[in-house]
Amino acid sequence: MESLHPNDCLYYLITRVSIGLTSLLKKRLVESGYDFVKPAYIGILLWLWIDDGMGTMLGKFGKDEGIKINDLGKLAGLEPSSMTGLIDRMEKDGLVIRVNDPKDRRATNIQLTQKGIDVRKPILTIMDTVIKEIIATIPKKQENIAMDVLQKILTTINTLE
Amino acid sequence: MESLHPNDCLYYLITRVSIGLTSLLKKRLVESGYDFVKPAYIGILLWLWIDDGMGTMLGKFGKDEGIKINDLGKLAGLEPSSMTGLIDRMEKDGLVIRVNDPKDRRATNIQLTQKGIDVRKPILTIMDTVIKEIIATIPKKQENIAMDVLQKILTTINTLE
DNA sequence: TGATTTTATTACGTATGCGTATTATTTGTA
DNA sequence: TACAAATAATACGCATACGTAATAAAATCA
Repeated sequence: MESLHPNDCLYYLITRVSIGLTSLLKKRLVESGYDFVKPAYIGILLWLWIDDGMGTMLGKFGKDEGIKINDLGKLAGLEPSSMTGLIDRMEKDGLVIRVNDPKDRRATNIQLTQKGIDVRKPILTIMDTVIKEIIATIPKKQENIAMDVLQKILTTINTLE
Repeated sequence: MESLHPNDCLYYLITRVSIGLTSLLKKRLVESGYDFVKPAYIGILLWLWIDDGMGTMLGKFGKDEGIKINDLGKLAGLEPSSMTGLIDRMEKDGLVIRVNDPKDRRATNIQLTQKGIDVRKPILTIMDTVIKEIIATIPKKQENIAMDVLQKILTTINTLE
């Protein structure tokens, strides 16, 4: 602990990779003409795009359905106060809509718009490209271990907080 | 690529771990009475604290010495425009000072204050504690592989951008 | 040496996340 | 049923990072 080089510090590595990766992703989104999809949206969209195996996405429901903002925040690991502005921006960019919950007048449900559904494939393609760019030199086995470690850390953090 | 669960997405994992880890670190800093050290400061301080092996830190110099803001930003992986506000806040919190460069009147050199030097040990201890909290269940070998992967990714990103 | 380019920093607006306080409802309890 | 407690969402200010434009000074070049 006498000497701690930044690159030997897990916290430093995680934050710098997060910053750099977000920056790279934004660049690729702009280049592809999808800059109305901000990087932060993707952490939400990935959840809304999840398929129930019957062809229905979590974010796509019939009239008066959807998922509550706070529940979506819990899934995505964001505080309610962070969700408000994020959903504001996603709504302004036409990817989701707020729908009043008929059973609970406090609640607002979030649904994907058609646009929010349509961008799924191109965005996943861009994500895939970006990931491949940055792990090109990394053996698959090590990549899997790293993913596993990150998943465990995430679980631990959610337990601690 | 048909179905991509967030937890299987490297970008998602990295950003969530970064957010959660920063949040946890902030909490521990507050609890320890070091909340004047914001998480973002640490990515800068780690560099300024680096010892040259002769007892002199990178951020500690005689009168009219120091490290240029932009050079520090390059080390820490931040854009110049990000550095201004960050150094503003660190200076306001008494950890660093700006000193005019006598050789280049465009430049401002950054130096650690005594306070910035003194917080080194306690902050490194807090960092150590936080890291141990979140990797408690992870075998050392896997942790090392994960660190290695993150370092490689960081290098690759810096090459791409 | 004068003009152009590069470099160092800052200013300002945008994106993103959080904590705390506030407002509406709903729930739970006496 | 009336009142307290919990829940859903938002508002607001702070922290953090970026891109672009502006400013000043140094470096380069013709």
